[in-house]
Amino acid sequence: MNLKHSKQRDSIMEFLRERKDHPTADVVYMNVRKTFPNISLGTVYRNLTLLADIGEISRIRVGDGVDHFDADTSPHYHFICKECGSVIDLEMEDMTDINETANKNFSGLIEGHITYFYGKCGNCSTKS
Amino acid sequence: MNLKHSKQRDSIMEFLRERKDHPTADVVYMNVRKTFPNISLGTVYRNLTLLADIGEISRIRVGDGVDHFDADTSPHYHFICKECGSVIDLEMEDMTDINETANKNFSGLIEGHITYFYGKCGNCSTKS
DNA sequence: CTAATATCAGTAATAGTTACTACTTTTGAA
DNA sequence: TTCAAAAGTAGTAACTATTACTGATATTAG
Repeated sequence: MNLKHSKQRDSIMEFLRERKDHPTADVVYMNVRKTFPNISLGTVYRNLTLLADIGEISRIRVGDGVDHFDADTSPHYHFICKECGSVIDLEMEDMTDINETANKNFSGLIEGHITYFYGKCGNCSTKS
Repeated sequence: MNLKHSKQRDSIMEFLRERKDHPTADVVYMNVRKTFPNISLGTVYRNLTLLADIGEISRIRVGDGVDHFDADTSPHYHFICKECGSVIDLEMEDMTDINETANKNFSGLIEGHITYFYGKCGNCSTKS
């Protein structure tokens, strides 16, 4: 894979790094457009996919039908608010041990797991 | 919600019950068509959504972009094979305790979690 | 039996994402 | 430095999974 430099990709990367939430492709598009007014949505998608493939960012799928992206590739868990839909980082240690637990009565090979938590976020639970 | 009886819905329910894997709407459609040759894909989707809403079946989202459906609504975890994409039930106890662990450094309210494991299934790991 | 209404088949519409195409940048070597 | 190969881009078309709409049909309570 022979990467070439691109201002658009830099801008996408930069935007993702300065956000602590986990924007969707569309949100990235809306914001990078402030710097590159005629960047294409296709370019955003292609670069997000590329960056995820080479491990620069990670793609988060929380079952809301939209992919979220995160510049923080260190292993960590996510919380999804059922009320407002926001995706929030959780501070807790990695549960690698559950892979072995799952492998006990299983004929294949378990390499990892994906876990996300759901409920009401701080904002939404104080509101109601 | 005032439900009326429908042969089509029965057939969808029956098909789901006789399958141990976790078919997608399209697979349900293909198979129910053997009994109802001109059932509509829209009907399949509408009934799967309805059945999931009233808790008769459960919708499984494993991040492959397609919804899977399961007539077994008892709480259990799933495994997804990275090779062939099949979704398999795992025999392991519920990890309700991880919700409390996650709640320790979190300001909101954690109501539950979704976990699925990935790797190579029995079939695919013996093949390679 | 019949009227109210849930459900249906068929089809159009939508959302998110990927693919295609002709043009533009980047980059490494001449 | 220049210049062409390769990677990237904007714009747009296409695709996939799903939902919404519409006029006809089936179910069921009274």
